[in-house]
Amino acid sequence: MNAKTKALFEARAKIMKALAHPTRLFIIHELSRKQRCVCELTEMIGADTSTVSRHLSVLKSAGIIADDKRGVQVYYNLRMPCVLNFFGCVESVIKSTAREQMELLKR
Amino acid sequence: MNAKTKALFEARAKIMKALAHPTRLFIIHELSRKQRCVCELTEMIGADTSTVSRHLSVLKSAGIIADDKRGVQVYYNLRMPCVLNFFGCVESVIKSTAREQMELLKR
DNA sequence: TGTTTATTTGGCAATATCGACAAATATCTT
DNA sequence: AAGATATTTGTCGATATTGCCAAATAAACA
Repeated sequence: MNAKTKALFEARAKIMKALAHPTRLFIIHELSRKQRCVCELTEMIGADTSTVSRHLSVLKSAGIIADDKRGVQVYYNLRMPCVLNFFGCVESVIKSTAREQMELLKR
Repeated sequence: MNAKTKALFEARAKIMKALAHPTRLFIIHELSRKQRCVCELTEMIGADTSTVSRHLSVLKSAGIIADDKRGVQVYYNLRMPCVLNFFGCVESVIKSTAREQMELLKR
């Protein structure tokens, strides 16, 4: 595997890593409905504000969301709605795995 | 956020985590072309066999790939080709971020 | 049966991620 | 300027991930 190929997959992995956390997936889901400020998301998630802010910064630096400062508040919005298309596939993986587990139990 | 919602996003995150590593993304890419045995993938990746085997086991337990034992060798194949559809979106995130960086440099 | 080859698994050190607290920063208000 | 509110950042302990080596397992074959 040459350096260029390696760089490509590393760049992709960086985005995937940003998506690989339940809280961040929730944030994406919520931002797909409407933009939200940190305090609103913190309220919904029920973690420390600093924790939520860190998750937002991970998503932002991956280029998935963008921020919009309004006075004291910072509103975040989904910059790459195409990520949502993926969840159908993820869901099918989950379902298929679950179905398989069931089959194994039947015996 | 209730327990059910939380479980949904945790299940999704588990799949995303499996996809969040450059070597595993390479494996998926390679398996999308044709099925491969561990030794072939090891050769291409240039890591220890045990390392490659571990990556394969992560992908398998997430339900993304499946194995097919043939004598001493184990061939792996892509069970969820829909994951490939996502990379177009990932690519657009990468490009868009890169473009933005360029704009910043122009000033 | 003993040997060879392919793969998996146990264990360990290095590194990365996570979540919370405290402190810093920024904006608005008085 | 001082206070209040929203957010970010520094730090740290806990936990998870990664990659390699060595050892275990499994199948094919002499």
